[in-house]
Amino acid sequence: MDESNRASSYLDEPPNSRLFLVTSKSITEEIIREHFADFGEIQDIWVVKDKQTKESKGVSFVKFAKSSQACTAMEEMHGKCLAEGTKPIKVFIAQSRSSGSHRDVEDEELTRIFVMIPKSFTEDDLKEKFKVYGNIEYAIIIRNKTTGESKGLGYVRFHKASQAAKAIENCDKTFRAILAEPRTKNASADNDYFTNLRSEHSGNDPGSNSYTFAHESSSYTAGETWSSDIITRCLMVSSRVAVTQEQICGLFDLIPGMDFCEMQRDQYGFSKGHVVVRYNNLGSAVYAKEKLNGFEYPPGNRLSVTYIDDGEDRTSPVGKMAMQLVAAQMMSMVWNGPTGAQLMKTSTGYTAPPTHQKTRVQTDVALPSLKKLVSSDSVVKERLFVIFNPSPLPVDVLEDVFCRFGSLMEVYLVPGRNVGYIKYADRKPAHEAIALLHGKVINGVKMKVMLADPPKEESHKRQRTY
DNA sequence: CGACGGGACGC
DNA sequence: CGACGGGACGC
Repeated sequence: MDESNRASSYLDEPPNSRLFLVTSKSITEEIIREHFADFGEIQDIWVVKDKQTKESKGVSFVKFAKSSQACTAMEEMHGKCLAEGTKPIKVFIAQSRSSGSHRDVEDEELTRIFVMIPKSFTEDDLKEKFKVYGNIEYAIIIRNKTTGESKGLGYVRFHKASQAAKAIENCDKTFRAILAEPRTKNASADNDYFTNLRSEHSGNDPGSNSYTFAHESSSYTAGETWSSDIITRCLMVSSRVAVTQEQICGLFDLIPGMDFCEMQRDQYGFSKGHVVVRYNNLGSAVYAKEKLNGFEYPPGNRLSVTYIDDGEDRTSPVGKMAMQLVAAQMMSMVWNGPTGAQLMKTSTGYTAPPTHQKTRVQTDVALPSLKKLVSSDSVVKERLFVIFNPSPLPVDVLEDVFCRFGSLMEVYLVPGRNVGYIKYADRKPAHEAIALLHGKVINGVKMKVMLADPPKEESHKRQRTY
């Protein structure tokens, strides 16, 4: 035995790599080794014996090199007989020696992992990443309840402890996968969109980008409101996952005055839904944009809503503020009136007048076609530093723009500043993005695009995506 | 001018 | 019911 083996057999390292066995007193270390050797590297077997009589107390510990080995052995060997005429054994993950507890470790504590993920991840993205380790019972993303924005954290529940252990051991380090602490109590998920919608529309949420439709003038001073060049009655709704026309129309028809709602076929062959919605008045469109841009529908899927230049209803920059204030006050009255039942009216069967294809990105730059984002477990090969003037573009718009050179990994905006970072898994797309986008204007926001300096060194932080 | 995030689940 | 030993790195 070399030094590392000896050292690790003294500690409960890695966590959950040691088994606690309850056996007949006749079961010896040799018998245990025979039956458990195939599950992995056994670092130690200890049969607990009476100090005086040297007789086994029917309790043993088996230390494996890895938690996944211990978990697999537990799953396979629990209830088996190791010798003729002996009782079936019980196998548990041993409590760590420092814990002092002798309570059985439940599967509940071993099958759910906690991960850090890109904010753009949906539940399906999460499942895709982790399904290679085993059957996933569910995957959920932690989101801001009001804005629907992902917090970049998620849970994945597997069916078996060995699957969770393998995921933790083998998944990309950037996920920072660890076992999740058990929930304090039983939680029941609330996936009522309308509940969320109502809270979205009534709450004052200082932490979100939602527009506060209050009476005071401070509500329209945020810069982001003005990042778009134009305000029109016509909106482009973009969804990262497939949605039906009926879903989007039902949602946007909650706001009065809808002219029509038409699903656009994505010209790039992606299944990102693009839906054009037009209202018969600017106020409704302003309200819909402010309230539904970033709204999570279905849960995990943030909708993007931008104005489309339909050739009419252009307003001067000077007029925007007044327009939005008027719209805000008008819509505030509308929304303070109806009851929940009235809000829940559904709409179907929209006739769709011909509308020319538009995108949510307004720019004179000739952008390449949309490309897929690469998975977060890729290695960052190049990173861009982007400065926005006067205010940052939304992350979804930035993804739309910066993905078009290929191998985009993540967009990160520095909170409270007009700068952000764009991570690519290849150098070439990053350099092409600089060449095409530096100094250009997107949705009225001028960007400086350059290579980022290397991040600050933090010796204790390792294996970040950057 | 303009620089580096982030770990917990509606009872 | 069924929970914690033995032995000792190497500047």
